[in-house]
Parts: sequence; structure tokens; C-alpha cells
Amino acid sequence: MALQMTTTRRPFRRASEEERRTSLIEATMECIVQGGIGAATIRRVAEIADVTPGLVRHYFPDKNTLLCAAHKATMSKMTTQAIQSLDNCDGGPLARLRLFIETSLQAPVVHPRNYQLWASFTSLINAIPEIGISHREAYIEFRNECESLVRDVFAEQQRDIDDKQVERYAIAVNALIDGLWLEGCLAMDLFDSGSLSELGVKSVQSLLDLETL
Amino acid sequence: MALQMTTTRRPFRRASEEERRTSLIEATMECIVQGGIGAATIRRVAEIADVTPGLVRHYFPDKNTLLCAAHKATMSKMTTQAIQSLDNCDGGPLARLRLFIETSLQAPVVHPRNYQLWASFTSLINAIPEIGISHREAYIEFRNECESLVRDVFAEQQRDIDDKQVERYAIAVNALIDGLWLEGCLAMDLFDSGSLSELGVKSVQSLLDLETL
DNA sequence: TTGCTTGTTATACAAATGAATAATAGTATC
DNA sequence: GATACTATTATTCATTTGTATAACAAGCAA
Repeated sequence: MALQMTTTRRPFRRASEEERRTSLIEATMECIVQGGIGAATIRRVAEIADVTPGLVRHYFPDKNTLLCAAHKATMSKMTTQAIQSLDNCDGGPLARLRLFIETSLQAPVVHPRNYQLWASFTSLINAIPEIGISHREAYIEFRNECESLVRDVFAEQQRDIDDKQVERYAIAVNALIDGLWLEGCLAMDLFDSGSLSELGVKSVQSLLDLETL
Repeated sequence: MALQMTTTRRPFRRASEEERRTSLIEATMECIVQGGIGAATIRRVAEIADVTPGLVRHYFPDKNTLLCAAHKATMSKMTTQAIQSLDNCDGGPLARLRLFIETSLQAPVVHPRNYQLWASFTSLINAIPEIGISHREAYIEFRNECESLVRDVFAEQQRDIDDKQVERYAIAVNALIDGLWLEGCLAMDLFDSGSLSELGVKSVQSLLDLETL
């Protein structure tokens, strides 16, 4: 051309694959937190990740793949957190159950941000089958952990309770934790720090008819 | 024009305002159930309501207004259902609490469809302030009902429990019902009819330390 | 039947979106 | 420092979407 346009191309940095992927996934979560699933646009995600839209496609073939990745990351951060906290617990079954409840019902697991993400993703379990599958997996994992903890507590106390009944107790404990988690996320301002988890511990104590917890 | 096109205009029927509004609201819900919030397009809503897109705007000035209306209808169908079921209950406080739990944990309140709607709408509490407000109102209403029922039960049994403690019990009962409702909606196939509500009743009995319920 | 109101359809349009392709430059390697 | 690889940017395209406006006809009233 006769007229050379001095278009300055946007400078950039070449990052590692993992760095970019996590960056894009976190940007996706941020979009959802701010404005729901509808706000998670390729362009908006790229903007938050400080990158041009084209790059998103370079790491995730399409939008659904990106959403699934963000979903798994979200679930991993939440469910896994409560379960992994038990790794460093050297107490008995009662102490372990107590820690599990407390971790699940305190920050950072209890946080409006987590609720926003959780609600947004679960609203897609019908629309995006893969999300439905991994959502169910995460749910089963959490429930199994509840059941395992409850069983150990009963075993230690030498209470002879058949498997079916243990399962029912676990379902109730799971439901109680989920429900309190919901209330905490939605109205965290109504609970002073620790009071929610304390209520959870006391309630589970009543549910399982334990003398102490 | 010289060439008269014989375009056949789509025939239609003039319906009452209420009929059209509820029709459009239900079509919106159907969209959301099938494919999440993203599927609730003006065009798709109109298609399901068997109407042309322009008509939607004739009844709802914009999309958010339609979504809010659908949200309120959803909440009304669910929360109100459990509460109104008490109107026809002539039993005492125990019977009323029991009926409340049972209604909340059986069909049609427990249904995958309701969960899909609930999750989709609550994912918008940040994006659409009006939905956030009415969501909180519905939550408060349900929680107050729990608290009222629990208080009456304690009063009948002449257990002297201060208000703060009653509130804590109500929060736990509310959480348990919510959690079980969630589990029921997500995995209704795992519970045979009635077993979920039975578990709810038994669990609340333990929570409140009642001899019978 | 005639005319009128307005619920309803038809059409248009600008903006946003997901996806695809070509061009460029950062950076590792030699 | 030169070269090649590919991460990244720039640009384009076909659809979809929300909103707006004009044209039409259903059904009531006289």
C-alpha cells in the first residue's frame, strides 16, 4: 500500500498453558459472579483475563468446554475443601465429623460468591449434560463422605445401626449442611462468625443423638 | 405495487389479558426448564405460547419484567403451597408442623422442574436486583413460618425457650427442609414416595427433641 | 351491516455473540 | 544474533437477540 498505517498492535506476553487456562477459568467465574451465566461471554471473559477474544478459542474449542472447566474448578474448590481438611485431623471420629461440619459452614466455603457460582452452574444441568454428570459426581462424593463419617462415629460408640439407617442419617446430615450453607451464603450478614458452624454442630449432634460433638 | 403478493396472514384469537399473561409466564418457565435461563428467549417464549414475538412486548415492556413475573409465579407456587396447606389443618401445633414438613417434601413441591426454575432464578439475584429482592422476601416468609410453627410446638409442650433459641431452631429446621428438598429434586428417583418426607419428619423430631411428631 | 378499538401479526434494525481465519510478534533454541 | 515455532492479536462473518414501528384483523358496539 502507498499509505502505511502505523497501527500499533497490542503488546502481549506468552504465558504457560496452565497459567492461561486457570486465568481464563477464573475470569469465567468472575463473569458469572458479577452477572450470572448470561454475562459469561467470550468477549467479556477475554476482557477480564486481559486477553483478546480469539485466544479463548485457542485453549477451549468452544464455550461449553470453557463452562464445564469452570464448573469443575468451582466444585473442586468447594466440595474438596471440606473433605481435604480432614487430612490434617488427627482426632477421633467425633473430632473429624465436627471439623467436617465446621469447615463446610465457615468461610471461605460459605461465601455469596460460591453460591452465585453454584446456582448458575446447577441451572445448566439440563442444558449441558456434562455439567449434569460432574455435578452429580460431586454430590455423591460429598454424601459418601458424610456417610463414612457418620458410620465411624457410630462404630466408635459401639451403637449397632444397620447400613440402611446409617444412609438415612447421612442424608439428613448432608441436607442440614447444604441447607445451612445456603442460608449462610445468602444472608451471611445475619450470622456472626462461627455461629453458623456452631449451629450446624449442635444440630447434627441432635440429629445423631450424640452426647457430645 | 403491480404484483399483489397473496401473503396469508397468520390467523389469531383475541384473548383476555390475564389469559395471555399467564400463558406467556408459563411459556417462560417451560423455556427455563428445558434449557436454562439462556433458552428463555423472547422468540422461544412466543413460540411456546403459540404467539408471535411482538406480542410479548405488548404485555411485558422488556425481558426483565417478564423474568421477574415468572420468578414471582414460581416462588408463589412453591413457598405458598406449603404454607397454604396449613389452612385446612385442624390439628394442634404438632400436626401442623408435621403437615408443613410433609407438604414441603412431597410432590408437587419436590420436583426436578421446580429445582431447575429455582436454581435458574436465584442465579440472577445479582444480575437483576428485583429478583434478588423478591427472592429474599420469599425466603423470609418461609423462615418466619418455620419459626412460628416451632414456637407453637414449644408453647404447647410448655417448654420455656427464649426467642433467640427458637430462632436458632427455626433456622435449623428451615435448613433441613431446604436441603432435603434439594436432594429430593435432584435425585427423586432414589427415594420412594413418602420416604423423603418421613425422613424429614423424623429428623425434625430429633432436632427439636420431641417425643412424637 | 358498518365502523372502531386494540390485540395481534409482520417487518425492520442495530447490537451482541460464537466461531473461524489470517496476520503478527514473543520467545525459545541453536 | 538469526531462525522457527506458535501463542497471541486482528479482522471478518453468519446468527441470534432485544427492541421498535407499521400494518392488519378480530370482535364488540351501534
